[in-house]
Amino acid sequence: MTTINDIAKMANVSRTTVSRALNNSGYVSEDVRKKIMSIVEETGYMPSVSAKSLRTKRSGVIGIILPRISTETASRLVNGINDVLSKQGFQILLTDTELQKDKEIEYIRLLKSRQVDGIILSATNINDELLQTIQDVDLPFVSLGQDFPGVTSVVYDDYAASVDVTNMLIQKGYDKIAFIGVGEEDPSVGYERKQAYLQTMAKHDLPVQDHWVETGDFSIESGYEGMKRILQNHDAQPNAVFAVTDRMAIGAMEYLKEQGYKIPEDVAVTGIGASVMSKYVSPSLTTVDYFNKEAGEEAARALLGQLQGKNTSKKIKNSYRLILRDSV
Amino acid sequence: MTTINDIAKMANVSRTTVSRALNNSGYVSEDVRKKIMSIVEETGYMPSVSAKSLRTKRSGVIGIILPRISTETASRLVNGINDVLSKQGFQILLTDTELQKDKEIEYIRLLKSRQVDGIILSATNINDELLQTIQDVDLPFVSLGQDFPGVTSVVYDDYAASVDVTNMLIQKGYDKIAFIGVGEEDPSVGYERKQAYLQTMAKHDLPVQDHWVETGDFSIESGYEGMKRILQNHDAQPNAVFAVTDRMAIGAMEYLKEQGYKIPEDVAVTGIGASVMSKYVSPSLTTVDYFNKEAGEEAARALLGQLQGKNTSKKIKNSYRLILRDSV
DNA sequence: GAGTGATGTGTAATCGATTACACATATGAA
DNA sequence: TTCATATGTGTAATCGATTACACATCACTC
Repeated sequence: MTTINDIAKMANVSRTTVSRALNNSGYVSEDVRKKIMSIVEETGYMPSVSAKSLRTKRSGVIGIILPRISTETASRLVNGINDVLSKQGFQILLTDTELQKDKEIEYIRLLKSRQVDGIILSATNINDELLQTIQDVDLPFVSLGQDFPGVTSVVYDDYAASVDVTNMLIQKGYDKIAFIGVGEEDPSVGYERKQAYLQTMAKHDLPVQDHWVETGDFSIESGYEGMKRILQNHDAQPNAVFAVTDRMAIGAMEYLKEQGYKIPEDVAVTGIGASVMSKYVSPSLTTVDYFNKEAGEEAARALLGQLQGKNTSKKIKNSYRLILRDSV
Repeated sequence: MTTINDIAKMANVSRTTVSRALNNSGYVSEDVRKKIMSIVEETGYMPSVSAKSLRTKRSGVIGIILPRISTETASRLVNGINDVLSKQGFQILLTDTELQKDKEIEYIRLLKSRQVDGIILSATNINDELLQTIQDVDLPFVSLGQDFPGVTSVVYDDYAASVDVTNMLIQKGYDKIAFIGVGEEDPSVGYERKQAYLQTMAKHDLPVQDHWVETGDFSIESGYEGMKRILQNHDAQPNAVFAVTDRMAIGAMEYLKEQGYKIPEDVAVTGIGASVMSKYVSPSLTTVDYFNKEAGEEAARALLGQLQGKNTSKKIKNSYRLILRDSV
């Protein structure tokens, strides 16, 4: 491997000069600069990033922590983040917690030791230890999807979106609306969306049967099972179901279709996420577009902002859009 | 930031001893080891990866180069790779070429300068310069999805799979089979699959009309447009269409449904990829499962093998499975 | 009691870059 | 002519780890 010393020797200058030529810092005469550049070109020399970042404390790498790597949401986020960051010459170091809480903390520390210049975390929960760790590492940091106090966060307006969905259903005449959510440890998806549903129902004086409220785990399967449990109680059947993710909504639809229910005539279904799939299932699924890619871009921009020193902790609320389709 | 020197001072030993305790290399007395460990615990010290990899030439990072970051295939691959690699303590550095050929070469070199310990490339084409670059960087290397001569490659059996799809259609009685492919610069998806289709048709003496063979660009939209062009010629309409990706197949289905064709009665449709979507569109799509996650795992394992010195260039052919559903 | 190998620790060089500081020369102003 | 400033280049310290080598003890063996 050629090093800066090799280049220096070949150009008959000191490595200081080579460094200066490469980084456009300080004075270098035009002749020498050209010579160095041509040698660099020839040899295909690339500076060692380890050496560089050992010295400068910057690595040009941004760490991303995701709860699950292989979801549509995740890949849209990463796509958006990458779009913005790669244009500025940053690379992405990816980690996947596989939904294990303690890994979030572990990875933050790991990324720090890797000298990443900043971290974007898409968390599934909030707890003090996690918050403390974020404080401790003292790096440019952006939370994506959860609102951490004191930390720059790009969030979706979960509450408003879910209110809108519920209202929309009510407006269309559905009065017996069931709900398939996820565990409330997840403030955004679990808690906010459920509260929005419950409070909107209450506001319209619409009763919510206990067995109408089910909890899944994001999977299609769990949506299927949730719907099944809801319908197994025959005396108070809902005429609509609001699932908090598209996948669970599609699971619910599967069960309904299997049992011969007509969608939306017998039971209407809504999801959240605007997955590609939602458009092509039949009937096509009414859902909410959270503009994940834009959220990723937003997060990346917020991080770049911090990298450039403006480290005011900001709260950015990403917009959303209801997509009305045939399942309602 | 605490360094190894700080730890050494606090433990009243030299940094050599600290290093030895941390890496379990050489002798360290039990007393001293315990003392060091407890201090490390307390301070939350983590060694600087830059310093370490500057010295050792290993970074614990594997670079991945993908043509597109936000596709189902990509996220399954990354998922598989990550599963295997993270268990061995490796991190993933992700890059996205956005389908630009020259970026593949650029990123290989970039990753090298970042001291990655190995590279997994999911290429969309093969050319000499690329091959040369792979040779030049002289790193553990695995190609995923394309067969590079002299390079360990994990590939799908594109030819056999496409033969199977075509045969299956023929067996079911379809004799006028159209085809929606992609550009032949992509040896695996563009060339192999098309050849398999053409040759299988020929083998059964089934004619292939010129206008039955269309080229898309992986997008749903391009499948829709391809199908449209195929059907606009009214004198020789096909009764089946073989799209080489699920997304294009779904695009084709959209057009067919829109125009009032019954699937599969009027026109049967098949795809490749076993996307989640394929199961939930209606009718559900007949497709081929390429076991992308397993391919990712396989690639990661092959890379680990090379990392451990067994650097025989291997060819691994991943298996596949036809999934028969209602679109045929 | 001398020799030998195992155990435990430290000294200092090294990896490949950046950068503070010093020094030399050229240029222009006074 | 002289001094200040701009330009161009080099010396050497530094970042935080690893590791070859040296040295000191200790326990055994013969």
